[in-house]
Parts: sequence; C-alpha cells; structure tokens
Amino acid sequence: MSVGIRHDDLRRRNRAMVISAVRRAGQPSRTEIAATTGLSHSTISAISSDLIQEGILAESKPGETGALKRGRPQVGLALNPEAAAVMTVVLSLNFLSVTVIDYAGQVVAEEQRRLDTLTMPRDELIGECTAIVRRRLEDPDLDVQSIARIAMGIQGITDSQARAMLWSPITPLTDIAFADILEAEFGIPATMENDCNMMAVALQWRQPERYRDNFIAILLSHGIGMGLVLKGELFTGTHSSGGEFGHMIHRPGGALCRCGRRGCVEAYAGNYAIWRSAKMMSEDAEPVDVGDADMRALAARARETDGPEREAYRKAGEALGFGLGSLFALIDPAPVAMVGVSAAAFDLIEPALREAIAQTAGGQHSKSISFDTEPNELPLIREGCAMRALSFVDQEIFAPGIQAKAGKHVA
Amino acid sequence: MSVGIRHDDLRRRNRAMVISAVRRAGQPSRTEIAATTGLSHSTISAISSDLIQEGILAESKPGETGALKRGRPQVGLALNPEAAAVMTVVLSLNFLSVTVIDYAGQVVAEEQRRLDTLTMPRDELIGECTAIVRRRLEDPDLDVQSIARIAMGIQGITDSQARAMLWSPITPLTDIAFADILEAEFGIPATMENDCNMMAVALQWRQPERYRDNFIAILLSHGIGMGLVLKGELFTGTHSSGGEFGHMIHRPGGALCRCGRRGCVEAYAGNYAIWRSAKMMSEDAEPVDVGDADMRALAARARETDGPEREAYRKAGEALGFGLGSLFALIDPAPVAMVGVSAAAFDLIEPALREAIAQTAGGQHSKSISFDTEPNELPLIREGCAMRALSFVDQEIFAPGIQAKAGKHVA
DNA sequence: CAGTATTTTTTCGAGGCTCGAAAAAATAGA
DNA sequence: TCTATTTTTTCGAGCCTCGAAAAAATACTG
Repeated sequence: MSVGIRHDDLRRRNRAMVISAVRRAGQPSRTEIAATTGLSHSTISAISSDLIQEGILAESKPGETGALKRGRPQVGLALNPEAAAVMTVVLSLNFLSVTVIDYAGQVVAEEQRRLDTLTMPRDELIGECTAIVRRRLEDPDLDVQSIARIAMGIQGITDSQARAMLWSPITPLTDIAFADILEAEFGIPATMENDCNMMAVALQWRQPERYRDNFIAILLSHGIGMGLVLKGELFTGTHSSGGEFGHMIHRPGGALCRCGRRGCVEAYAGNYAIWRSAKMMSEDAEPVDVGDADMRALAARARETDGPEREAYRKAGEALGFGLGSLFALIDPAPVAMVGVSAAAFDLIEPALREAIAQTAGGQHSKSISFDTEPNELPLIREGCAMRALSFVDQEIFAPGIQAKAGKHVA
Repeated sequence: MSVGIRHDDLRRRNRAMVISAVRRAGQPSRTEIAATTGLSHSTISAISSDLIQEGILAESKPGETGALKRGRPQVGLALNPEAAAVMTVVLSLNFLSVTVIDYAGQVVAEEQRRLDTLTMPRDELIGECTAIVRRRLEDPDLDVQSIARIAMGIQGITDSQARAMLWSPITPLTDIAFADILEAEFGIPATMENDCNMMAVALQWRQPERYRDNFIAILLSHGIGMGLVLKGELFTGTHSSGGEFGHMIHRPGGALCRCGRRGCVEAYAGNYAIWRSAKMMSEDAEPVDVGDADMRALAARARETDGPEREAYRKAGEALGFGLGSLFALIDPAPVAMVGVSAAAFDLIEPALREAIAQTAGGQHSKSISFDTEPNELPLIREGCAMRALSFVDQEIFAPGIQAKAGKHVA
C-alpha cells in the first residue's frame, strides 16, 4: 500500500523538517532546530550549511538575541526572502485580489479589483483572473525573478485535489478548473483552495498556541462555511473540499436554504436567513444578498430592542449550536473561531448557541468550549493562501534540493 | 513539531512495510513485495532474510503457485504462526468472549460466557474479565509461549488513547480503565477499543476492495454506533473514540434518547426507538431493552402489513438518512456497511433513508451511495480486535527487531 | 588583559542502510 | 544436456546520521 522509504528520502525529509522549523520559529539557531527536530547537531549543521549555500536560508545578523549569555552566541537562521516568491489570488463576491509574497512571507505587491461576479459569463470571469495575474507578473517594478507557485482561494466548494472550483455562491457558474487554467496560462504550479480551509491554515500560523492540533474555523457570512483542522492537518472531504458545516441538516424539511434544500444550518444562520427572519419574512422566501452595512445595522437594532431582530440572531445561534453539537458528537469538542461579518454579532448569537449545544451529546462540557471572533475574513484567506503556497515551495521544491547527484558534479 | 527521521528509523519502517505486505497479501514472493513496496530486491532480500532468521516470517512450501512458469520459481513468504499470539476480549450486553489468535490470524482457543452486565457491580465486572483472561492464559492445552498483546472491545465510548471505557450502554458504570487493569494484572500490553471502530477495521481486512480508504460502518442495534475510516485510517475523536453518529441531532428537542438528551438519531433509529414507535408509545417513553428475537418479529410484522411497525422503520430510515446526509456534508459520501440486528431489516429502512438523504447536501448523488448489510456484529468486532492486536505486534514489536546493536554482538 | 568557563558550531571517522549490477540458483523448454 | 528465463543473493559504492572531539566565539574572573 504505502511505499517504502528510500535512502534519499531521508535527506529530503530532514531538509523539509529544518526548513519548516525555521519558517515556524522565525530565527532559530542550529541548536534550537536540533532540539525541536530531534536530529543531531552534526546533521543540522550539515543540512543548514547546504541550505545556506543554496540560498534558501541565510544567517541573520546577531544582536537581536536580547539577554547575552555566556558562551559562543547563537546564530539565527532565517528564510532568505529572495529565495522564491509566490502569488495568492482570492476571488470573493464581486471582488478579486492578488498579492505577491516573498519567501519570508512579506507582501511585496498587490492589486485589487471590483467586478460583478454574479452576472459575469464564464470566459470573462476566467479572463479577469488571468489578466490580473498577468499584470502582476509583468509589472516591471516587481523585483522577484519568478513566481514559484500560485494559490487561489475562493468561496465555495473545491475538489479534494485542489484543482477546481466545483460550486460557488459568488457565481452561477460551476466546475471551473482554475488551477489547470492558471498552470496552462503561466506555466506556474497552482492550486485552488477553499476559503474556509485557508482561514483555518492562517489561524494555525497566527495563533499556534490556540489553534494547533484540533480546531474549527466557521465563516459567518452570507453563507456558512467551515475549515476544520484535526490532528494538526486540514481536514478535507474525500471528493471535495468537504466540511460543509452550513449544510448539515438542522431541521428536516425546514427553512429554505440557498442551496435549494431545506433545513440546513445555513438556512437559519446565514446572513440572508437572519435578515429574512428579522424582517418577519417567510422561511420559504428566496435568499437575498444583504450588505455588510445592513447586517451591522441589524445587529445594532437587535442589541437595542428585544424584537424580531434579536429573535433572528437567537434562531441563528440555535442552529449553529445544534450543528456544532452534532459536529462535536463526531469529532469531540475543539476551540472555535468565528469569522466574518456576523462574527461581530456573536454577542447576540452566543447565548442561544451555548444553550443549544448544552442539549447535545457533543456539548457535555459546553462551558469549556471556547469561541473567538474575527470579523474580517479576507485577510485570513489571503494569509492562508500565502502560507499554503509557501509550504508547497518548502516541501516540493526546496526540500528535494538540486537532486543530489546532479549537484555533485559541480562540486 | 513532528520529529526528524533518524537513520535507524529507516530499517524499522521498511521492516514494518515488509511485514504488513506479507500480512496483507498472504504468501507474496520477495519479488512481489519489492514491487508493492517500491524497495529494491536487494533490500527486500536482506530484510526478509533477517525476518526469517528471527522467526517472524517463514518460507512457505512451494507448489501452490498454480501455473508453473519458466525460471526459478517464486518462494512465498508467510507469517510464522508461532511467532507470537494475541488475545481479544469482547464485552457486550450480557456477554463476554475471549479468543486467542496466533500470529497468522488463526483462532487457537476461545471461551464465551453469559453474565449480567447491567446490574453487575464494578469489582465483579472487572473480576469476570480478568478471570476469563487468566483461565485462557493458564490453560495447559494452549501451546503458545506467551500472549504479546490484548485488544479488548466494548460497546460504548472509549478514550482516544484506547486505555479506558468512558461510558457504555451495557453497564451503568463509567470510566473503567480496562487497558490499565489488564496490563497491571498480566503484564501484557493491552488496549481498549470501541466496538464500531473494530467493525470498521475488520471490514477493511475482509473486503479491501470495497472498504479501503473511505467508508462507514454503522451499527444498528440497541444503540446506533459508527466506525469511520478516512484516508485509510480509523477516525477517532480528539478525546474519545469519537464518531458518535447516533447522537448527532436529528430533531432538536425531539424524542427522548437513551443518553438522556432529545432528538438524537438514535432516539429514532435505535432498537428501543423503533420498538417504542411501533408500539405507539410516547416519544418520551423510557428506552427499554428489546431482544433480538422480538426485533426480528417486529420486522416480520412490518413486512406483512402497513401498520405502525412499518411506520416505525420508516421513521428510523428517515433519521438515519438525515444523519448520514449531515455526515456526508462533512466528509463526502462513502460506502456504508450496516451491521447489527436491524441491518437485517434494512429493506424496511432503506426507502425512507434514501428519500431523506436525497434531500440533503451530502446526498446529491444518493443513488450512487451503496449500502451493504451484515446482521451479526460480534464476529466483526472480534476480528477487528484481533487485527488490531496483530498490527500492534507487527509495528511495535517485530518491526524494531532486536534493537540492531544488541543483536550485532552475537553475530 | 590574559586565562578560564561556557555555549555553539563544525569536523571527522564509524556504522548502517539502500541501491544497482552482477552472480548464483532454480526451473521449463529444446 | 544445454539454453533461456526468472527469482534470489551477494558485493561494493554512495549516502546519511551520529557521537566525540575540536574549533569558534563570547562572558566572567582576578
């Protein structure tokens, strides 16, 4: 089944380990790397010397170590920003944004653009994406040699191979293999990532203490999305990006969901559902787009008076709570990050959510389940895509190195 | 984070690979192993020669290869049955059974015993388990030197470290660290496994074509349990055995579940729930144990006439369908095995189940979701425990070998 | 300011592992 | 009996990691 380990895999894996230790720790010394990886000092010395020679790592200036200790001072190793560059492309409702990121993770260029994703025909949507990428690639101000990888993020369902968007709420179009399109167009390896998965990846890098092995990122926006990390790894479905938390069934045969079915969590907790409920519309009413400003106004009104607005948030909390309860029945409770515009109204949602979750098997220790909120999803998605692309460069390009044997001829 | 690969890990991993190739394939030749593992012939030759010398593998008699080809005939490698033995202990409602299994997976001894698990006090229940194990261990007829591992399986929730039963429907007792108890008593490494997880493990060995990377085993019995395999690996929760499919919420605030909560899938699809519904009892009625014979009679009656019995099965199907739909929303659809006494009534359950699942996001291709049934769960649980224990011996005892260095002194 | 203690990093065999090539082994067909 | 064919073993080469010792770089001490 799984394949044996060759002798050369050893070096590749250990190189990968060193690179990722540096990416995680910032400026670790060789000694620190040896400690975290469990490899011997000699090995770390050999590997890091190779990596420096190849221009992947660089010794960072000393000084910053703060408290000076006795003995030879540690030399920090850092990622060489010029070793490579990657690009992120994030497509969301009526909005397209691109960033170029150096190997150390700093943004070196960006471009953003409004467009009407809901009505745009297929060719045009694809054209806008390739055009914005091309503009960035051909920008003479860009002083990176070449882009090693593109990570594209999109709201909606992607396939599990990270090649295509299968379905998205931002467009009626389906099955667009953006990864293949970008690769064909620019000859740069590309992937197509799900927005919520990228949020989870970003949280893992931003707050590794809180979001490490098991946690959940939930997008509370027009739709309800989820990124799930289990045992330190992003969880995806077997065929798709998976984790369609918003379409777990809350009430069989219940309110009309944007997906056309009934009773999904999203049909109670998505922006349109909260809006519909607050405006006392029927649960069968066709979902409509609600602007962020309108949602903020709605939340403000819900805080003011105990009317249908507050009740709408209560219902949303209930749906989310029962959904989370079912999820926790499957995977056990874990920290949750609530992201998106309605996360800013989490104070209105939380009481009903906790009450509901306490009634479920997964919510046995509902008080210990902790929530964190982050109203703005876009930066997270961008960061996640960036880290995703950089990790690819780390693992697939730099870890194997210059194919050992070929390199030896030179030396 | 994860640890570097040492030089000696290499051999250990490749030995493990060879052993598992033999366990999977039955009697593969060295050449076949080289092909499946991707390692070179020389390496396989070296490793298998070691393993044979250590008494772990044995060259099997030729002959059985069937069509004789030109050239040197392949020599099949097989597990040496006498290399080790393991024990399984399965505790289910009013029933305790133990088997001793040789290294090749054959049952060499067994004992079964009825007992009243529901009323038994803690000490007595533990005592019965240790006593039956002791009897088997001390049996003079048993011609295995020693038991290398005990895998105990139980209905209910276990912790994710496989040390303890946390909660079980077969006893009011909770938190019994059976693994620790057995280890302390007999000095043999032991684990405490969840019954449905073991069903899944057994299915993976029994039908690897159908149940390989992603599948679901659902126990339809008094309670509803699930074993889930994703990407070829058993899925467990972060703290517990996880996969409490039966306690996902089907109808918030709905029928009374055995767990004390309301609206769980099990409260509609467990034996007691079907019984309660068929007998036109209230959804609040206290769950009662229903014998397998009674359930079979109920199913027969449901097949005969379109009365409350049939309706009860319909409701069960609906609950299972919506539950599966929610599950499939998270992990994408996968083959399902229905196990247990009510799996024999799957013909009554399936129509409503498929109808419900078709109304969910996960059920988009509901027709392509395939179900298989297996009315008897006990043999599966036993087999799963056996394979689990044997895999442990493969990976943890035989793969590392005689600690290389220590062994070299002899040679 | 020289010497010592301390810590980090590099150097240098030793021992292991896998691999490819070639040899050896074992059999069917001619 | 010889040849072709296939499987398995043997053997040397090339890497890789490791431990120990050396080298490097700094703080402390008198």
